[in-house]
Amino acid sequence: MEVTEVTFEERHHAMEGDCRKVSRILARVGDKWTVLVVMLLREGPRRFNEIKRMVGGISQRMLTLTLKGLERDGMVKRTMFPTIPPRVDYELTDLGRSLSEPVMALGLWAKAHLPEIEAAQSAFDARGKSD
Amino acid sequence: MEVTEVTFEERHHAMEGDCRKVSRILARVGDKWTVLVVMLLREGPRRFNEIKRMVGGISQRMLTLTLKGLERDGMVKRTMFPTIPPRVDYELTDLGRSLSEPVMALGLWAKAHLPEIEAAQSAFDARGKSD
DNA sequence: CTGTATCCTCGTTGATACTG
DNA sequence: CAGTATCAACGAGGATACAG
Repeated sequence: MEVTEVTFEERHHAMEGDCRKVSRILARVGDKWTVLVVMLLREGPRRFNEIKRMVGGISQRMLTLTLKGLERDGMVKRTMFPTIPPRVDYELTDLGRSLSEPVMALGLWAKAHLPEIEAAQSAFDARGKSD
Repeated sequence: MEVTEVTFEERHHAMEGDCRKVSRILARVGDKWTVLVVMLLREGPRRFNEIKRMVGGISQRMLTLTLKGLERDGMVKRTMFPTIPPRVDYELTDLGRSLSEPVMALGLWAKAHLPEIEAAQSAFDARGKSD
């Protein structure tokens, strides 16, 4: 063949389909509550209001949506006990636990580099003011 | 209160300060364009419109905001050449390259588990319809 | 207790036009 | 080329009330 060199554009184009999908997953990881809930559930199964209290600041609506999203993605298993009053347990699936590993790694990175980042932000903001 | 046992709530409360900050960083990772730009810049320095073309679908405004955010966080270094027409290069800093590692890991996880996730979604959606 | 339904607000995004 | 400014549209998220 003529051109054996693979350019970035070509490789990027080849990955584009996956990239979009991967981006969607990353978006879920980045949303306001999902990670907090997943990290919480690493400790073990929890009930709805238990999670709500532990997260703190999340509305009923948002917790419902977050959990439903996680359940749909196969990250969380929902178990309902038809008692009065009703009781629902949420727990991580194997997939969810598996996800929590790289997420944890990212979290640890963020925590470790927090000082660097905040320093960079301060420097940037200070530079902006003096200009 | 009387109880001396250290509950999850208390441990969680102790970490809350960091958690919020870490969440903010995770949110940046999860936003629509940041990851794509960072992954692109792993290849080397790029110019503004070069990035714009390669990402594809991003507006001028959003690219500006994304790059400025990354610069503020110390992930990206901006170099301006005062030529006519002006030329600006963006490249990852060591911090940015460092970030790209756990992000890459997460991306690979997402890619590897895409089938599982999509299967879970289909199953969930199908179950919803039949009810 | 565990949700669902509704409304409303605010921030994010995108399109467009303009500047150095 | 590399942005900034402005405006319009949209969606995420919270508050509240209600249901099973």
